[in-house]
Amino acid sequence: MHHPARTLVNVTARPIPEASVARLPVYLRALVDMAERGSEMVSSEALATAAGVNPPKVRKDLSYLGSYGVRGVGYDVQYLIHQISRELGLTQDWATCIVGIGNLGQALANYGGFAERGFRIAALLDSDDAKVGQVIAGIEIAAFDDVERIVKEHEISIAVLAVPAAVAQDVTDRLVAAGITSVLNFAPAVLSVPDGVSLRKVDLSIELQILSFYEQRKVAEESVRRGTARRRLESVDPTR
Amino acid sequence: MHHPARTLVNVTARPIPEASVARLPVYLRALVDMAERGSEMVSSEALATAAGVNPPKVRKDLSYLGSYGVRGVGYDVQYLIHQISRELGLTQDWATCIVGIGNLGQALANYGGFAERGFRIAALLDSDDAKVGQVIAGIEIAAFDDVERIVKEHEISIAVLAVPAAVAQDVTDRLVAAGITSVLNFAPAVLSVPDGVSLRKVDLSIELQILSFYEQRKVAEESVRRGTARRRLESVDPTR
DNA sequence: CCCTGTGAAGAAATTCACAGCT
DNA sequence: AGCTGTGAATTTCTTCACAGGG
Repeated sequence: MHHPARTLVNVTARPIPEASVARLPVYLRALVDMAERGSEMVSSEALATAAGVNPPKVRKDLSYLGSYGVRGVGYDVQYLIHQISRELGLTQDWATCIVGIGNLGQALANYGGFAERGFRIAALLDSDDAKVGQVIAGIEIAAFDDVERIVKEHEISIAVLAVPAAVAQDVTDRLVAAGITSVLNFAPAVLSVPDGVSLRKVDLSIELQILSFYEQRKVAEESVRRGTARRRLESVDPTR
Repeated sequence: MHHPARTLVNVTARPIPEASVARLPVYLRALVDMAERGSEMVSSEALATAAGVNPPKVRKDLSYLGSYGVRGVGYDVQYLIHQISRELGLTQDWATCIVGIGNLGQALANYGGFAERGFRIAALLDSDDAKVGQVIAGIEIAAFDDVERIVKEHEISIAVLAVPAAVAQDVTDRLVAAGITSVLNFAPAVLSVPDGVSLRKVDLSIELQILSFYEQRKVAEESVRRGTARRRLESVDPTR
């Protein structure tokens, strides 16, 4: 197995499609599980099953990273873990801060998911004086007013936003001004950030509403099936 | 303004693309904000700005629901709110349960986002006897073992999963067996559900890893710009 | 013979550009 | 004149199918 020498990060190469990037963490988690269970090699089929996708998609996605598999054999689990981690930038650790230490902010601070892969919570920020000084998950809450100093001091690049929707944009503007370049937004608000700043959102109520849409369809289809409309010939799926 | 009479839900009509469905809640939130501020009409451009997308996308998405706008004028805010709500199934209320009342489960229970649009928390479930009986957000935690009875009694169709990854699949299987038809998964695990059951996931650590990917690209591009890049040919070590 | 890697085909989503109605 | 609604063009994503190397 010999692989071409590659630079640290292939910035110049053909970019990895966004949809593929979003699946890499899923593969990574599956691979880590497999490694823990002692697997040394894995096929695209096995990885696909573990990741909830289909084999061609796994192969295509992995092919964007390079030719890391062995034809006729599969992928080396450890080696793939290493390559995906590197591509995702997980070989370094990232300093993050959580902004807004209410219910959700506290739950996030206590959540183990951060440390899991090199995301260090360097600061908790809140603008409520009553909260400043309290210690959550071993970290003292700092005043949001000190954001510029704190971001610089800890070289924080990623902020997790758990503030009320009404102030989310203002807080974001201030974070960006302080040097934050990635924002993960939990507030139910549409944010705008300048070019060069990454933004992703997690929105409980949107997810519920999407589920509601399909839930309603099921109910409607059910009543159709029960008589209002013509019969629908359902082909039997032998795999179920 | 007259609109064609339509059936309750257009199950038979051309289906709305998934990507469009996922944006409807965003439009809805923006429209509700506008209504609160007293707007009566809105153009696709204004709605696009508020929703963080572009005008043609708004028009295309809304066109799947019907011809609810007025050429040369725009869309009636209240009327659009009504139509989108109906299409999303938000005119009825949905009974939900939260499963796993740890840090995150508690935060979700206390979060206002549920009631916001007709998602009633009908039950909190946990398998830890020490938690059963405790009251969170005015709701008594019930034993997960009673899930079948509780789901039936409250006609719960949507479950929010906040259990440890290790048990997520087993818990899901049991929920589905109890009659749950939609699952919103917060556990960092790939779940599989039978056809006819909807599944969406919210995964903090995946989102952070995606941000990390783009963050790393920025750093790399920065160093390319400064001329420091293209060094370090990594000798590849399969065993790390 | 097995499983990866990948061009090519196909499907889905987005954007364009303009006809059509008010 | 202004803004929607939508076919057509374009881009992005997925799947296919098979060549290619172990």
